[in-house]
Amino acid sequence: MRLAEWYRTSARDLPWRRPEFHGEFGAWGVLVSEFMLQQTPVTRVIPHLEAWLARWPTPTAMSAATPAEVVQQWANLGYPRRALWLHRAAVEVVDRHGGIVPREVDALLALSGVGDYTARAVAVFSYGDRHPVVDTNTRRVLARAIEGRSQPSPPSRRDLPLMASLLPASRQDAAVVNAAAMELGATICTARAPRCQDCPIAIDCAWLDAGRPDTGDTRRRQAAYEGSDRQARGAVLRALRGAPEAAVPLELVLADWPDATQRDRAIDSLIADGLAEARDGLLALPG
DNA sequence: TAGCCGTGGTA
DNA sequence: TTACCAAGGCT
Repeated sequence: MRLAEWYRTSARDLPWRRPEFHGEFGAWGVLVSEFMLQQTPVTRVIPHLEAWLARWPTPTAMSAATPAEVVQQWANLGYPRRALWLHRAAVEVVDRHGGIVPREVDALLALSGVGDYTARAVAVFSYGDRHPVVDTNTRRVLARAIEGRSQPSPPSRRDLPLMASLLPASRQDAAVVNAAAMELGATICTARAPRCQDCPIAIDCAWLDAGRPDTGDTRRRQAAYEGSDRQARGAVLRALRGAPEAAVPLELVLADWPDATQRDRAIDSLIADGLAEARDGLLALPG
């Protein structure tokens, strides 16, 4: 099919698509990359991924690290609880699977921080099995090409069966179609300015055929970041990461933050999440 | 289940 | 400048 052919000639050369990456890090490398790629752009992930795998090349190596070390190494990738979940998942892989990232979707889904997308991405892109992999790019491609909508609906239980119905029979071809749908959404069928003139499936696209109508947008909007608790939490963690011994006297944490109530709420919630801990009058990354 | 959770690039 | 957007998942 045209989509698969396009992928084979036009896909970006990304680290986790290289055979030597799979040879060196196996499913662990794919799992780490997928954690980092959750809501974080490819270009920001690549250098962090390489540093992470150089330090912790296996689940067993990762499982021996402390939470403070993983949060520090996560640096400014954002959503730092992903670092804790990845660490927890590594421990679970060691405890439950002998240090080998499992192949079965159900076993993958049982790991911390692994949901429908990440579980199937590992099973398909590392182990080569046949499952539908649906991310935000794929949902947008399907919404346009099949439903004729300008933007996808929020994630739905129907997404997986729909993608499954489009996969070719062979495992290898199915994996390529999964990857190609994501790649098309990431590079051609983008959210803002889709390049339909370069699209390999333009002739089959319901949305293009209808004249690219604006069908409205039912996606959930992201809450404002400026002035949010998220911003305060981010500022606290940045201060801890940058401090000697990753610890700051409690009364000096965000001492000049404009909203003291919000600052204290941020500190308390970070402690509750296991991303910080208070000891001896200090706030520190979790030991 | 709808809200919440970081960070930085882009238009 | 403000708002959108980015290989999601948890509660």
